[in-house]
Amino acid sequence: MAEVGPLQRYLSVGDVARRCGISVSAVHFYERKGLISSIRTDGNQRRFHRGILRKLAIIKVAQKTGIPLAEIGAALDKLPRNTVPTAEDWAKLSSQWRDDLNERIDQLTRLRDQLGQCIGCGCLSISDCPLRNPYDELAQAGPGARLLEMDEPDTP
Amino acid sequence: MAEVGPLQRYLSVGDVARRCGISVSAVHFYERKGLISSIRTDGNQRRFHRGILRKLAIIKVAQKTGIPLAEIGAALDKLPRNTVPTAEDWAKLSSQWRDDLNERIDQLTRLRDQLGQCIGCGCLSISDCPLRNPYDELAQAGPGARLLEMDEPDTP
DNA sequence: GCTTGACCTGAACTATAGTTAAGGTTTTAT
DNA sequence: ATAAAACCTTAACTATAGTTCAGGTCAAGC
Repeated sequence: MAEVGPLQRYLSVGDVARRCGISVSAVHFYERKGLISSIRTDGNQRRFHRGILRKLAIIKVAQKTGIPLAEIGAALDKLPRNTVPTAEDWAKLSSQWRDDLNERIDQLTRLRDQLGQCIGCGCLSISDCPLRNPYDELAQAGPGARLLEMDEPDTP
Repeated sequence: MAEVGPLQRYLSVGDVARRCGISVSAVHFYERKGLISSIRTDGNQRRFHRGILRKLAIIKVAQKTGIPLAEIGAALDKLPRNTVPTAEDWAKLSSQWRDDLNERIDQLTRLRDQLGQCIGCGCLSISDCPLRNPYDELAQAGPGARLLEMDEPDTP
């Protein structure tokens, strides 16, 4: 434990790790990537402001939704003050991430529905099967009709 | 193009790549990982049976659903015959994968709902917040009640 | 005052899914 | 017959998210 002041005002890297349920090496890693920051003691050991716990909580939730660390870092950097995220900050970030999640859920749902329809079909034609010509690349239909060779089809 | 027989019976790695919409290096990679296989010409060049196209189609669809290559390979290995997957094989695999997808969609949906509820809250307490005590680890509630220190909460 | 646990740095390593480069061989087309 | 395009292998490199190790320092308890 790091007892720098009369109260435990600062946390050592081990404290942070323990209380966030992550490893010390992960805390180091996040700092190296610029997502969090610390001050140092005279002996060069990291000390974290207690606000770090909230910040790490937010980082972990964002990771659960599938957002890469770089993006999480960018979002945190865009916060007005660069101190502890406030409730407002959290509201902003989390509603953004909820929207992202919704989009990914929709995408997966479309994929699932498509898959459901294709289970009985099995054509998997690169030009005809919606599973292979995905929605997001649906724009250009590709040139020319294709023969359907039943024995050795042009596309599997 | 590889014209080994009177008809184009075998495909070169370039043919395969072009017709599947993947890169040559990816085809090599899949072969190295044991997901696909080829025979060789006298000059040591790969030749693929046309069935490879169907197999690769299946691999690509599986990847879209988020299944790692190793698992895809294992699923393909478990197919009764180890030749070209039949329509039946496809039906089996794809309905398995659809179920997997459904599960992941459900998970993400629960997460999204939780996130929606936590947007206005912002407690993010490691012991109290459902976002941090996730469903899949919900079993052990953890010991002890916690003080609510509003200024510097025990957990952010 | 000394031992033990916690901490420091930097480098290397893990896994996943490939890509890129280098140097050499084979096929294909003219 | 020759030049270009395609192919071969091995090794190293990319990105993401960390973990592990080695060698050394710091801090806390007894």
